[in-house]
Amino acid sequence: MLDGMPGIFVIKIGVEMKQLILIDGNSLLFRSYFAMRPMVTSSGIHTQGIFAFINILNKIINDYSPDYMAVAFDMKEKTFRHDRYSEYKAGRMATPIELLAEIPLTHKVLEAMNIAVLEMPKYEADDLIGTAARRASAEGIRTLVISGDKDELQLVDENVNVLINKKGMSDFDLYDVAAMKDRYGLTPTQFIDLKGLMGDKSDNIPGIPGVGEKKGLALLEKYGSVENVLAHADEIPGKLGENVRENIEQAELSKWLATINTDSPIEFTWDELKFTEPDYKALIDVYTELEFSSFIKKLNVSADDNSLDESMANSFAEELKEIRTVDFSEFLNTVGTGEELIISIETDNNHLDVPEVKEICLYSDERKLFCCKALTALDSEISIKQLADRNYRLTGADLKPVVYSFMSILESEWNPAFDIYIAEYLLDANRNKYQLDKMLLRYCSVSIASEELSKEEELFYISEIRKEQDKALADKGLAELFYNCEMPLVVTLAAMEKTGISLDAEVLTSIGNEIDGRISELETEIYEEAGRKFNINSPKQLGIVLFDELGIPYPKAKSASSYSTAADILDKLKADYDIVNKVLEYRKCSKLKSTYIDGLLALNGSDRRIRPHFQQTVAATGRLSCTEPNLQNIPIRDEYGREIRKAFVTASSDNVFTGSDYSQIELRILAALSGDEILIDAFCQGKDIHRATASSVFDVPFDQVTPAERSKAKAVNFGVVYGMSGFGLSENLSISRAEGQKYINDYFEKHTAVKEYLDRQVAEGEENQEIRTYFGRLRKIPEFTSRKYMEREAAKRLAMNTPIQGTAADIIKFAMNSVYRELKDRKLESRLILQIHDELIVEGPAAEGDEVRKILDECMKNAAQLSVELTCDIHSGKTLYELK
DNA sequence: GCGTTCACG
DNA sequence: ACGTACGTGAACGCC
Repeated sequence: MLDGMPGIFVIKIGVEMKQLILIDGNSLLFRSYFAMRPMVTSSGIHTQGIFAFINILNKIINDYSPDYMAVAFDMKEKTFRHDRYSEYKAGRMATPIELLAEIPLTHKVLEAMNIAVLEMPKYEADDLIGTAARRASAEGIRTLVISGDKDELQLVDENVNVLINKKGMSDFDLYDVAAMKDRYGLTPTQFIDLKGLMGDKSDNIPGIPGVGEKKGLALLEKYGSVENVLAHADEIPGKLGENVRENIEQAELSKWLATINTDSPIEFTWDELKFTEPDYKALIDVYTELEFSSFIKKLNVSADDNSLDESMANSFAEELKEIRTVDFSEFLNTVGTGEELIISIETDNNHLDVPEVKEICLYSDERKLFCCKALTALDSEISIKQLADRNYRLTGADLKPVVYSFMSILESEWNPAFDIYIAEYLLDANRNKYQLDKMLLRYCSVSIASEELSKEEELFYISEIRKEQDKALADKGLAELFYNCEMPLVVTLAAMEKTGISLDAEVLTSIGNEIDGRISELETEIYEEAGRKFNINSPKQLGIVLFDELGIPYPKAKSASSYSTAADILDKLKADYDIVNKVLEYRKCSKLKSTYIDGLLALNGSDRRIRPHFQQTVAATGRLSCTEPNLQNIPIRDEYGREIRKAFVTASSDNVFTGSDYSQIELRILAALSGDEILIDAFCQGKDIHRATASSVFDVPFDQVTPAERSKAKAVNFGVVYGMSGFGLSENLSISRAEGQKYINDYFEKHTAVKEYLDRQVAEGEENQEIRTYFGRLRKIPEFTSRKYMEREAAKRLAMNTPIQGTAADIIKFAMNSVYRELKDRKLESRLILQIHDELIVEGPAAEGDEVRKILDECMKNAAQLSVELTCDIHSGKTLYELK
């Protein structure tokens, strides 16, 4: 490397002194922290201290370009000062947990910056700085000490200056010998004497009672040092003299405590302290973790003047140069059947009609080949057929639309091998938006906006990201779930979306008209009772009308300034106030009209079918979600709303829907994972689980459980799965808090295995800040380290709920894949169309009905082998309404 | 763009 | 002393 470099001659003029910068890490970080507004990353890490700290560090480096640099930290242990005076620094306010958590992160940043850290048990940062400064001074190195408080001023000499940071911002006061004389009239060492006399509240150094800054300075002006003050104690008149004479030892101790040890046994070499280039890759990693994109950008600005990790950038540049761009047919001729390739397409994937694929870009990493082909309506099918014939293994960023488009144009096997967004979702399910540029940073240390990438670069980087994720998935034990569940599911979901479901617009319209009529009736009546017109849909206006104008007593303690008009509040009032009842009905009606009638009609396709989008990377527990429209929340609980389901019809009169839902899957999972004998027994005997719970919790014989007891037990069962509190249960059941708590206590007394299981989940969550489902799906729970009680409690509930909800999600995903395969292998016309968390719906010819029922039942039951059997309830019908 | 409300599991 | 049950998406009002 050196050999090839052009000769650079540095001409030194005169005697150039090297410069060392020593930073008091604790003091600067603390200042930074309290100077900033709170900053939290999306994963819950508090970063305001470290953010300001880095800002200051960058400014210092810019301003001084030091030759050597080190940051000193205090350690947690007691110091040698405590050995002599145990009260040292006693009574200090506890450091916020968020700030403490920033210290290791600061170390991480410093390590990435290649800046030395000085730390030593029993010694404070001050001592290490003092020692290093003296050593530097002796060897002719100039030192600049940077701190947030003035204790270090005593170190100032002709070779040592001190910068005192003001308020955590990039604003400093520089102290040299002259400046000290100017401002305080003291020599640096006299600063120690001053502290010896007046003490220091924040360090709990006693000093001499009655001596503050004023009297201390006066004494020093006259006598020069603590020792001399004490020697002349007899001369000092009045109360002051008395205090001095009575506190001689304390004054000596105070001075000793205030004296920075400049001879601590810390070991370092100047070589170790040499200020060099950062480790850019590591630094970008930490910055990415901390979501400091502005700092990453700044690193890139300096890339122009040659300081970015060149080897990284160069190796990508080299690889990119190797790639040959060829035309589509040459690509297909060169890349053989079944090979891996990266794919990206451009399409109008709106699900309303057959999508149009406008462009296909392909990249083979193995062969370093790239091609991009614009498609016309005429040749798209031919091109897609050519692709299908070669059965390539596809990698991409969001492959479902690719599979969807290709399937819609050409029925064929498609083979999505690796979707980098889904991989990222498994690695961290908490983000619900995955962006290429973020991942580029994380995995490749490349900071480019994705719009600025050429297609060729985009596909190349997808390939690079994939390689890294592949390792990460294996590392975290997520590979199995990824390759055997999530990737096959891409095809299953694409096929479901492609099939869609028929909507009878006439049925919807006529229900809509009926609702409209009811809405205007209610409107008139509500305005009449209110005495005026207002917007019933505005919670704010409604609150004023009900609770201010009509004077209805607000049934809840007023916490915020505005009233809540949520259904659970209004429910308590509906018996006494007719208008409240009408408002509730109005709400129901307008919800149905706007969301389900108008909303669904707007999305009806040209073939009268609706095609939802199943989202595979959104729900943190591993569930799917469904959008445009959300077909997972079509009304069913209310008889009135349920009518909407009559509009979801089979495509022809020959077809039927077959729906199969898991019976109590979450409670079965709880039983299996906890090993609770009572629960397991109940399920083995096919008992009604809520009745069984009522029987054990309320201690009544199984067949004497009243409906009221059963419904309470049902709420308790839900509560257990959610990680309930006494309060939550009592709210839900409208009972007293004590009673709610009693139910919980009784439940756990009878179901100790459940209690122990839930405790284990919480303990595991607390230990790792993450939790897994039975099949290994991971959910990070950073809230465990929050300083807020409420957030830590919420974290516990996630640790209890996620393994249950998530395991159920895993299981039904397995089931979906096998249902899909089974229908396909048996060459049936029936198609999976919907998943509603614990339920699968298939549509197909009535003649296939029996076989489909069997397939659903088998695939769902056998999706997982737990110690508790899984069972399903199956229904058929011509509309979703009949599926009950 | 955010909070509220309500539809589902 | 505090605030409290898990996971979603859509529509609406309000700023």
